[in-house]
Amino acid sequence: MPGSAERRSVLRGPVEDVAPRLLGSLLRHGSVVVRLTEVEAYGGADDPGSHAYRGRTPRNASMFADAGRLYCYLSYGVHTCANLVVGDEAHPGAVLLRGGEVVEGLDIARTRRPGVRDVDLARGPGRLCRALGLGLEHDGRTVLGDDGDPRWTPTISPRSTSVQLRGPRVGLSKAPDRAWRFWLAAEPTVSTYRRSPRAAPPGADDAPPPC
DNA sequence: AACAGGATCCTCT
DNA sequence: GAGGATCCTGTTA
Repeated sequence: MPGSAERRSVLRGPVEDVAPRLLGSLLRHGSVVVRLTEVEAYGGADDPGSHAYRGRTPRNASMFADAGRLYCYLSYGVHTCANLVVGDEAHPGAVLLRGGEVVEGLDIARTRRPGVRDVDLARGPGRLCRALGLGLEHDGRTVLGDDGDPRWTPTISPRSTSVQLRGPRVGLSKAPDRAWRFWLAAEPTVSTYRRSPRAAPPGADDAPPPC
């Protein structure tokens, strides 16, 4: 059973290196446990797609906290999305939890999302929070407590079947081509890719304008 | 005080 | 695959 210091050390380093390490790891809240199958990396001043790009604000303050805390925010005024804060004080960064498989507490997760197929319970960042029962009240909370809740457990031993893939992040108009989304191949709990309607189409820079 | 822009989700075709 | 709901947030005036 790894202690909090060992688990924190897994979260140290460049966010794009840490993010794929989270694939297959477990996040528990109460009696519901999700195995992460899809994540996205978000950096600091060097990442135009990140909430931390323009520095600290009341909303994103948790992104500048120690590794091992949650950054929860409200998306479209409605949906809570959760990140695991990584890196260190000098290098803000966070990993958005985009999708996962409910491996414990299925009965409770189904209650929270009635009429939904099991594979869809935590497929998508807002849905994942809903299934786990995470809200804004969890913003800034640590997941490293030995008996804490919520609690994150790193991947113990990667399986050969867990092939990792990467590609552009979902729904961003800024930095739409940075391949900082990571997911496990052949997992039905990975959400579908959607490019932002506002993002410039690929190759727009060197293509002539349409008539 | 007003505005533009969402790290989404759901419901249709 | 397309479009609308919905309301918070940061920025600008």
